[in-house]
Amino acid sequence: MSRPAKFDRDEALQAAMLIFWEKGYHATSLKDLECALKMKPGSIYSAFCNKENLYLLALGLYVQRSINRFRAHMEQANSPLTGLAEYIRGFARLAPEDVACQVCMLTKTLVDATSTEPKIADQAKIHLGHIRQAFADAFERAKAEGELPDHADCTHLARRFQGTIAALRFELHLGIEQTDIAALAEELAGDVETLRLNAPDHPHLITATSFGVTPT
Amino acid sequence: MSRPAKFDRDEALQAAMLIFWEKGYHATSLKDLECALKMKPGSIYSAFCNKENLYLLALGLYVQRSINRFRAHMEQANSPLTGLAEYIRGFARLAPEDVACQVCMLTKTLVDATSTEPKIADQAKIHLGHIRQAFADAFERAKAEGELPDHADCTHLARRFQGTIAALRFELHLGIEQTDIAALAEELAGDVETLRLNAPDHPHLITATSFGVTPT
DNA sequence: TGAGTTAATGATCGATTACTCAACAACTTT
DNA sequence: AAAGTTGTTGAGTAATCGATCATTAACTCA
Repeated sequence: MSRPAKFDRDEALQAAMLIFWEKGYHATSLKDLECALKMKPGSIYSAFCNKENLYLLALGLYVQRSINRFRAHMEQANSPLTGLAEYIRGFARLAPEDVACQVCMLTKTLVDATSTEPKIADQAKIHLGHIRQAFADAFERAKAEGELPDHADCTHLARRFQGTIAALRFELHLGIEQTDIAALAEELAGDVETLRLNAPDHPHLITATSFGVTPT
Repeated sequence: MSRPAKFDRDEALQAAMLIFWEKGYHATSLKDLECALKMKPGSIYSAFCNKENLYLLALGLYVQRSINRFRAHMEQANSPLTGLAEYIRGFARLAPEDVACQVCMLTKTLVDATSTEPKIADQAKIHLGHIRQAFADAFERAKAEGELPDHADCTHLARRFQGTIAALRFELHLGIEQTDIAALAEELAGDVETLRLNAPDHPHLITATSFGVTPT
């Protein structure tokens, strides 16, 4: 029975995600979406209800992919703490592809939508909490493997980790030199690895020469 | 000769700054501006040319005030490094007034305007550079007063300082608990003070228990 | 093949957008 | 008080906004 849909829903959602990510909610018009999704207005509305709902779906896709990518990255890491540090370094490598996709879409959403689209902002906050939880889980695994002291506050570490990444991505967005970005990422990643207990080459004796800590 | 203007230009610019800061460039309509400035469209256009120009002027006012406030704060500080640390703590205190004004307007501008309003984005980048320079100057003073080692990279420290503040303000924006914000701000401020050389109660021997460094 | 079902279309909707301008008002100067 | 100059006004511009829907096209099943 009936006629099957011609368009690929996942493909369309991905296209929506990319254009929303690039331009933001308010600056993305239906015309933009028509071009990006290669669908006429009627089809968009029958498939996704309205612009707000489409944005929420696109944001969900973004979060799902982000968490999947993080988990996949952590699985192939030598240790949880190494994986977390390496995750930071990764941002310096993906640098110059799309100017607008360097800022986290959730950050952008919150900044863009808080005062005008509370529904979207609330959802973004929930998503950010989930990502933070994925980070916290990784720190918990680090603790379980003896990389962190028992009294370490993993939720707090996750918050700091998330803030660190946001700051790094914002520098990316600002467009500073590739070498500076790499150095900054290296420094931030080093801060994470400095948390490690009993590291043979990273004793607890450290001196602060920059913002974070640099082992001597 | 001629009729004098009825409206107060500074007052109008301040009102524009506040509403732009709250809603962002795209989500602020001329209707919003008419209400906020208490001016009719014709008057707005005769006084400020167009929406983009009004935004640029409002952003300029924001930056001027930000830098003035920072300089004033630093002048009444016991030392440059203490002033910088205290500046961070200050963000935790101003917490819950306006939900939308917790994020730096320049950050918001860059996120909001990069892909659609290059002129505004470029100006925001320039402004951010000026603020960073004000931070760097403060670090230089700290170095001159012997609070930092001679080899300290003040530009780099300023960048980290700016990123730290952005991350803290983003947490404010997320609406975490007042006590958590205070603790986070205290920790971040502590990281700054840990840079101090020859502090009698902060020897160089420190252990990393959180992200930054905590003196033992 | 024809009946039934649903996807796709795009002209069109009213509302809103940034913006303009001719008419008017208010002030200064002569 | 008259002339001259400039600020203020708000109805109105064309364009675009998000969203709709009658119509048509494309498929499945009997």
